[in-house]
Amino acid sequence: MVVDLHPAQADLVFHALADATRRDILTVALAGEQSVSALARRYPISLPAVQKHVTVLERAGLVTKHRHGREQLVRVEIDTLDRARRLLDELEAVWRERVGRIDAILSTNEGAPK
Amino acid sequence: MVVDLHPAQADLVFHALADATRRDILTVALAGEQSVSALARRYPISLPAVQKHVTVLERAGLVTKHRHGREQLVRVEIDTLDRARRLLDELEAVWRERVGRIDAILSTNEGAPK
DNA sequence: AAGATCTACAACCATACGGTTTCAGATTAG
DNA sequence: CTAATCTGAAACCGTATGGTTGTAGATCTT
Repeated sequence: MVVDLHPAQADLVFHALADATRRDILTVALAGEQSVSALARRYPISLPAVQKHVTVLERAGLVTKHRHGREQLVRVEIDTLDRARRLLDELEAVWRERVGRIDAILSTNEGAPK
Repeated sequence: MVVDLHPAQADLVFHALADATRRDILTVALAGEQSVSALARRYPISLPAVQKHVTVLERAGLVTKHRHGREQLVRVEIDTLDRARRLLDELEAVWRERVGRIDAILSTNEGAPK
């Protein structure tokens, strides 16, 4: 299976996830697809600060905004999240495989000249 | 199953992964557990820059350093990586579950007064 | 039409980040 | 011992980040 997440976007996705407020926004948004101001009321920071967090999530492709009247509803794009998880999954699989190979190499090199 | 990765460390882990050079260092380090200076030769940046990247990975618990003579060998702690993947796995599972609930709610609210 | 609310955008500030150069301490090689 | 190498730490710089306040445009409510 191919990872359809270019490195540059992986940077954006992991950076977006590297903040507890943004991770919480993702969780809350999925629980109700609330507006930006409704999200802002849940945190002790200003509305523009929350707007910026949403923008970071949006640039990473983790959410999209959909205008509904005067409100802007935040919708989680779970597919991007899934791709991020699969990327981590693949990386870890490759890494585990290499660990296996290293173990094999080390066991045959015991006492060999350095 | 419990996620043994506190939010503060999740910040560190995701931040550490949000850089292509650091992800590559992880891959390379697993392929050979090389020294810091050996790693530095692979990139077009200075040695102290690579040292800082390794420090970021170290603070996140993704690698440990082990002195071997005058060299400092970088070892990947794959368990931390595994915990990060499981964290993402759990978050996504919770989120998917909520999506399922939302779908159910929406399907019973079809045509209901807004 | 008037007022309240949701949002966006700009300016600003402090701090952190990623990079550099420089200097100093250990350790191995000759 | 001397010289070369690996590492670490400090000082510095430009830019990005996360936060604020303030202003202004749409949109809903009355």
